[in-house]
Amino acid sequence: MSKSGGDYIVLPVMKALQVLDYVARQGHDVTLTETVQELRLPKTTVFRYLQTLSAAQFLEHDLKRDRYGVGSKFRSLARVDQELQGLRDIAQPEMRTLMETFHETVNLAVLSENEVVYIDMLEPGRPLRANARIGHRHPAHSTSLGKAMMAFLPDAGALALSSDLPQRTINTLTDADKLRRQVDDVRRRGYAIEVGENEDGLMCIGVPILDRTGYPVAAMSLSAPERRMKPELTMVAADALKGAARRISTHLGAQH
Amino acid sequence: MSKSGGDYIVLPVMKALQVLDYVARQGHDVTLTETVQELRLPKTTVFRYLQTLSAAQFLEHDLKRDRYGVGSKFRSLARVDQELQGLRDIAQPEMRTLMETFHETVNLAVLSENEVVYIDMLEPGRPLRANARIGHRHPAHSTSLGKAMMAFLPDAGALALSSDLPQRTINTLTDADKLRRQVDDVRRRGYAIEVGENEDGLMCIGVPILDRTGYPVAAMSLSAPERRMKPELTMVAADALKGAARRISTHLGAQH
DNA sequence: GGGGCTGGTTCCACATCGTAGAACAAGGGC
DNA sequence: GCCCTTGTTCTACGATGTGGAACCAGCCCC
Repeated sequence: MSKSGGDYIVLPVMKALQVLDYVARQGHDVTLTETVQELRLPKTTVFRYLQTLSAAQFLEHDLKRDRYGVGSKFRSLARVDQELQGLRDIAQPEMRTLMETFHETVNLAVLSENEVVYIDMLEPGRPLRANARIGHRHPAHSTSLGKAMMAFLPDAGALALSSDLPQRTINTLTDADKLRRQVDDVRRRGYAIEVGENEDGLMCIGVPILDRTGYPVAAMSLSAPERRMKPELTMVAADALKGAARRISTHLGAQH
Repeated sequence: MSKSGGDYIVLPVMKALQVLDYVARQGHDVTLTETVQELRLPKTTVFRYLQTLSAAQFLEHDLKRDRYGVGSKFRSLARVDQELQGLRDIAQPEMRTLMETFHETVNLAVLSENEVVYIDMLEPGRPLRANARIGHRHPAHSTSLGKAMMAFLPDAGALALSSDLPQRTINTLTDADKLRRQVDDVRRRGYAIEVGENEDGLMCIGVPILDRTGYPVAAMSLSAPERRMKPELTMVAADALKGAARRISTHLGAQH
C-alpha cells in the first residue's frame, strides 16, 4: 500500500484505495473522522473519497448512523472471484491428470449469455494448433462445453433457442430442433460431443460441472484433432471426463 | 456505477473503480486493450489505473503474460468481510432471543491484538447507560468477552500475559497469575464472568464462539448493571449464553 | 435552556497533477 | 524478415482535485 514502487501512480486513486482498505479492514461501519485520524489525510479529501466509493457501491453509506461500511458491489465482485477461484483450484489437478492421460488440451469454461468463456486451459507440451485462449468466447451451441451446460440448465435449451445460431463451420448445428434433440441426448448420456462444429478438423468432448443445487456452473472438455480421436478412444475419454467432473462437482457440494 | 448521483465525486477514483470492477467481473486475467475496448477510456488512462491498482495489490500484474487479475489485497479484504458478515448474520437471531429473554444488552466482539472490538450490539429499548458502542475497543483482560476468547486460544493466556495489564477500574485484574488462573477456570466452565472490572457497576457474562478448528473467532456477552444480576439469574443467563454460542459455533462447522 | 464541542458539509481560489494524443518500442504471427 | 498489434513513454495543456477555513447541526454538559 506504499505510494512508491513505480511511476505512473495516480494519487487520488491510490489514496481512495487506502480509504477502501481501511473501511473494509475494520469489519464494522466507520465514521469519517475515524478514517481521517487513521489515515492522516485532510478531512475534505477523505469525505470525497467516501462519497465516491459509496456512489460506486464499493462502500455503503448508512445515512441514519452516518457511517460507512462495505458495499454491495464489493461483495458481489468478491463472491464472483471467490467462486471462480475455488472452481479453478479444485479442477486443476483433475485437468492435469486428463491432459497427461490423453496428451490433449483440456478446457474449463463458464456460460455467459449464449457464449462459453474459457477460464482455464491446460495444453500438452507438444506443438498443436490452439483453438482458443483463456478469456476467449465461442457460441454455446457450437461447442461441447456449451451443450454440456445447456443440457443441465433448469430451462434446458431455452437459452440457446432464444437467440439465432451463428454458423461457425459447415458442421455447426443451426437448426433449433436438431440442437434441442442433441441436448436431450447429452442430458441422458452425461457428456456432449462436437465434431468440427466449432473449428474445422477439431473435435471436443464436454462434461458439465454442477454445484450443490445441480446448476451447471462450468464445463470441462478435452479437445483434439479429429483424426487422433478414434471412436473407442472417444468413449474412454468421455468416461474419464465424466469421472473427473463428478469428483469436482462433489467437491462443490453436489449430491449425486 | 453511474458517474452522476451526487456531487463530490472524484472522477479518477470513479473511473479506476470501473476498471477494478471490469477486471474482477471477468473471472480471468485481462489485457490492457480488452479493458480499454470495454470501458471506452483512453489507453494511457486505463494503463495508469491498472498500474495503480496493481501497486496497491488490489489487482495483480502477471508480468509473463502481461495480464491483470484480482490481487491479494482485494482477496484478503473480501475474506475478512465475508467471515465477519457471516458471523453477524448467524449470531443475530440468537442475540435477539437473549436480549428479549433477559432485557439486557448483548454484545458480539472479536479479538484484535490484546483488545476486544465490538462488532455488533443489541440493546433493549429501555434507557440504560451504554458502556460501549460498535467499533469501540476494550482491553481483553478486563472484559468477559476477552477472557472467554483467551481461554480457548491455542496458546491460552500468552496473549494477555505478553503485554502489561492496564487498570480500568478498582476491580480490574492486573496480576498475570491471577488472570491465568481465572482463564483456566473459564476453559473448564465454558463461560467467563466479570464484575466491575471494566466499568464500575457493570457486570458481564461472556462465552466464546468457535470455528471448525476450535479457534475462538468471536465472543458474545450479556452485560447488565451489577445490582440487577443476582447469582441465580447469572447462572440462568450463563447457561442460555452457552447454548446460544454452541449453536452459532455449530453453524460455523465446529464439531463439539 | 444556553453554550461549547465534536463531527459532518460546503465554499473557494490556487496550482498541482491527471489527461490523452502522439510518438516510440517491443513482440509475435504470417 | 516485415508488418501489425499491444504496451510504454513523453509532453504540453488546463481541467479538476485539493485542503484550509468557514459554516451547520446535533449533542452533551454545565
